[in-house]
Amino acid sequence: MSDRILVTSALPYANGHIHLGHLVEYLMTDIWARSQRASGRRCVYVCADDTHGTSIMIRARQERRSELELIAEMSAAHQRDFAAFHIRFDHYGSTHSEANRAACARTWEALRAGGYVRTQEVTQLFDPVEGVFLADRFVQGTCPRCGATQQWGDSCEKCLSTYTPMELVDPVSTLSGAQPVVRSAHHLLVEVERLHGFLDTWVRADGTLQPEIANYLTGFFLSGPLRDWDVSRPAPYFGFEIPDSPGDYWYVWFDAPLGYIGATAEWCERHGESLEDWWRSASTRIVHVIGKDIVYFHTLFWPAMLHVAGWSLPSRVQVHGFLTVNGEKMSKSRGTFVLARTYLEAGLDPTHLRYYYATKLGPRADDLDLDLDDFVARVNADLVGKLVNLASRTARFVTGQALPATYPEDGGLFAEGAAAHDEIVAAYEAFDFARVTRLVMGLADRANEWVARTEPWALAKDPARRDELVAACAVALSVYRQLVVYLSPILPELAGKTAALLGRPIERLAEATEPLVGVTVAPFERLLDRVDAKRVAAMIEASRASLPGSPPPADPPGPARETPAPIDEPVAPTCSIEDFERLDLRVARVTAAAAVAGAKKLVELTLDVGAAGTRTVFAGIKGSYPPERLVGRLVIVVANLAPRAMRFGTSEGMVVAAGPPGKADERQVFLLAPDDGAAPGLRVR
RNA sequence: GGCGAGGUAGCUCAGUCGGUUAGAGCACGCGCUUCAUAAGCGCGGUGUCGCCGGUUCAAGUCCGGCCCUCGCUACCA
Repeated sequence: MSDRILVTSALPYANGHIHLGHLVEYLMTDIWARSQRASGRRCVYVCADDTHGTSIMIRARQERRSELELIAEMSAAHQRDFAAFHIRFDHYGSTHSEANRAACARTWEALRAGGYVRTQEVTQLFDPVEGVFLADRFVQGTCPRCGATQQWGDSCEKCLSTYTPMELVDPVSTLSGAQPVVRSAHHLLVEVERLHGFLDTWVRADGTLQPEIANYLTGFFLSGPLRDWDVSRPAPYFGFEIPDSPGDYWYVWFDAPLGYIGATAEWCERHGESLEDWWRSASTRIVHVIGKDIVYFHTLFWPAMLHVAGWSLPSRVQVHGFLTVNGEKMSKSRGTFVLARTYLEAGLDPTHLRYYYATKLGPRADDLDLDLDDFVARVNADLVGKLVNLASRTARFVTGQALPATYPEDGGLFAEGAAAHDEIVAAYEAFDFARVTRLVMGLADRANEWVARTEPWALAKDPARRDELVAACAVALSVYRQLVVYLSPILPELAGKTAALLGRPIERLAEATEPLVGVTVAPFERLLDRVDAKRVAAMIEASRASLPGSPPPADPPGPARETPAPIDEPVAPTCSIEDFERLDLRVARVTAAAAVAGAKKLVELTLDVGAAGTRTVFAGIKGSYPPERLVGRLVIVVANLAPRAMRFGTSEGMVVAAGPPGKADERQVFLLAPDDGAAPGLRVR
């Protein structure tokens, strides 16, 4: 076993506030770190704000203040939210720190020295108004393949084709609305492929990655050559200038993971430790906790960089899934996109969320569902009905009393709990917190049964049986404390209150094997409140209310569909009437419609376009419009769209529909139709 | 299409190395209790363990095939 453990969570981006989805990761890491410490290991938990990149720069400009002011404010907000959920970092830094700059420089020198860096001219779109190069996600335009408008710079959400932003028709900068120009600049790239062999081995190392993650990497990225990684961005860019390449800045994903090292360096500085011991020593285990969205940054580029620069490699990268709420992706329109602060402001207890997440967190990267009804029922039943109840139903009988100096006979109850110690420690180590809570609640059930059989309240009525009463309470309170000790990494606040009630601190999981003797019981105070379902409802309402308002449209007829979230979609740049007339839109009648076998969303339509003949058109609308409902209705079709060969056949046009931009939920598509009286073949003008 | 994960009671899930009659919690019903935050205890019912086949003395568990759900990824207007 290593002398030291360093554990990290991914660095939250300084462009947004912490929400319940973020908290999965930080709570998971905090619980693990606390459990390691409670097992007697030295474990340091560091994190930091991720502060660089174009988004921060642009946002600061829009808010007419400096980036430094913006990131300072966000860092304070993040740390306040984390602290409120009892997430305790040993150090919380920032990627915009001198320590991180030094870590970047040191790593960069090693990459240079190893000959891994090459220069290449990269042609990109450039926003002449803002004066910045535009990443794919800052450009919108018309898809060069299918003509869909307002598509992002890298791929079309409609036809799912991929391309470069330069290929977009009528591109627009989403930053300024200006038309971008093509401009080239030199970039610095890291030749990751040269480390392919190393990565193959590292990814497969036992215990480093969850098997399904290793398998995914091996089969997906490592099955072919790795592309060179572009790690520089030309000025202006909010970040660190590359020392040996003036005017170039490290890409945010280069310096962000190095923030782990930078933050550790700051912690070392403050505590008289040596960074070499923590990041260049085999006696430190490094554990990263991340979400499944950033797996490849942490399992390909990151180990490659560390390897070249002689830093320690993570001994474990623990990947978790995403949070869903009531079984669905978090949604602003449903009010399930809940900020950490909103949860707190609704008067809900962070302890409850910590417990609920723990009951759902296992060692695998599965998504975790916050079912709000289940949340209320589970927390109230487990924490209040079972656990805290053990104390509240007995402590009052012995207020101010000293418990016996020797532990009374309990029929093996305490010993049974003590026997679970090793299993519980192992479950914590494996990030299997669901197992921890299951085991502990099983023990709590048995303890409540014991109390019911022993009937301390009956003993209390007979002064002659005073000793028996005290003994019974000593058992119940010992077992109560035992279970709280086991849960203390998950429920630190309850552990603290329990320590005060029973006059003994809770620090180690091993204390669960020692019964409570000789202590004086303090006056009972409420240890935990129940979850109030009304507050949960208020939280959802508040989350919904914080949206830019817009009354939801009435549900159109048809299958169950979703009211689209109000989307702030910018209006496309001005076009002339001539531009418009290039599009030949015609009324058409659907004469046949069939779902396309093998496609998720496609419906194959046969259209009568009057004099323009009959067309076969594929439309991705199955989620909103089952084929049988389409036959006979009128639609609008782009009649002069270039035919498009698809796997399922050739599409001779496109049916026009309204819908949100981006990754459209297929239930959010609305076909356009002419009023009654229009005939197939009529042109729209 | 590829990869991954799943399908066990109304709901959420556990189920070790194949081994007795398949379990827990929630919910529900009845009874008890009234110490406790409308808490607790006892009793009770439902299961084609997704489907089909195979291995075996024995399959929820192992093997093969299939169906369905979810996630990631690709193709596709």
